[in-house]
Amino acid sequence: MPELPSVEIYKNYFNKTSLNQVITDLKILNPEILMDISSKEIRKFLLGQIFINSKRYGKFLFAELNNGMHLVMHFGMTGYLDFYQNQAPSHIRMLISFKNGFLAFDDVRKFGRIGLTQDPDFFIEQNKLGPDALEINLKSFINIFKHRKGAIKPLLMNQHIIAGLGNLYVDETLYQSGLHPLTPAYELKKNDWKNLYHQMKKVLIVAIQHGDKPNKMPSDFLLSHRYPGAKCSGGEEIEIIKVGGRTTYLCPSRQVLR
DNA sequence: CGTGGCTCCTGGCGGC
DNA sequence: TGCCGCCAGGAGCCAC
Repeated sequence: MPELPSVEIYKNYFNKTSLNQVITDLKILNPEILMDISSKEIRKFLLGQIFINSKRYGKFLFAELNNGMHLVMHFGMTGYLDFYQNQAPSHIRMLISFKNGFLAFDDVRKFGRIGLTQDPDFFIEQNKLGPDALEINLKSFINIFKHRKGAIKPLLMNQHIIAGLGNLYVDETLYQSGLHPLTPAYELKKNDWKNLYHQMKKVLIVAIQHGDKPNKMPSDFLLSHRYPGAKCSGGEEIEIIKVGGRTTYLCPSRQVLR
């Protein structure tokens, strides 16, 4: 789930549940998810503070504290946030306590990461993230792919080029754009880039509006047909291939390879 | 540069 | 039922 739309939803959830309350305790249950910081240090910066704001960039969530620091969260494949009072989730890797409840960073597979930064912009730069997929404008979108070689899918998935898209939403974007995932970037004309850009934005916005739940997605979305044997809208069977090592779904008659 | 393979980690599912 | 292999929405690293 944790592609851009999920993280946007986690941000809203975080804001709704966890702002403006004193942090009374913090436990790191699995220190191996920390990025260049110790449990002790992270505790030192968070205890007694309050979260005053948060923002998302790509697949990262930055939670701002009133001492100027920002808790950095990346959700890997299976990470999510759960604010609870009684019923704790199963795989808590970090637990933040407030007077009236707990915010759990839950992550079965431990591919998620937790860090701390003074400056999200510096963090973004240091990690060489490309422009955010929801914020980028058309001109930059076309620019970032200039002189790029290789297939369009791996390029769209590369967080250093554009930040926020993952396997599911790249497939969705390419389906909506009528482009085969293996189309070489140099084959795309100005109009293709324009169309791709608008479809990407549409897909991300619609996904956020639908709570990023695959079964709630519009039926003309590939996402609601993402299983072996599923049918495309014209009735043909969905095709499953590997691109860049990732399982890729497409509708061959609509996404012809150039 | 770009690509393919491997790795981290855990759990669910299908097949035998 | 039990076990095994395969797969999963991410991403870094390495060899070619």
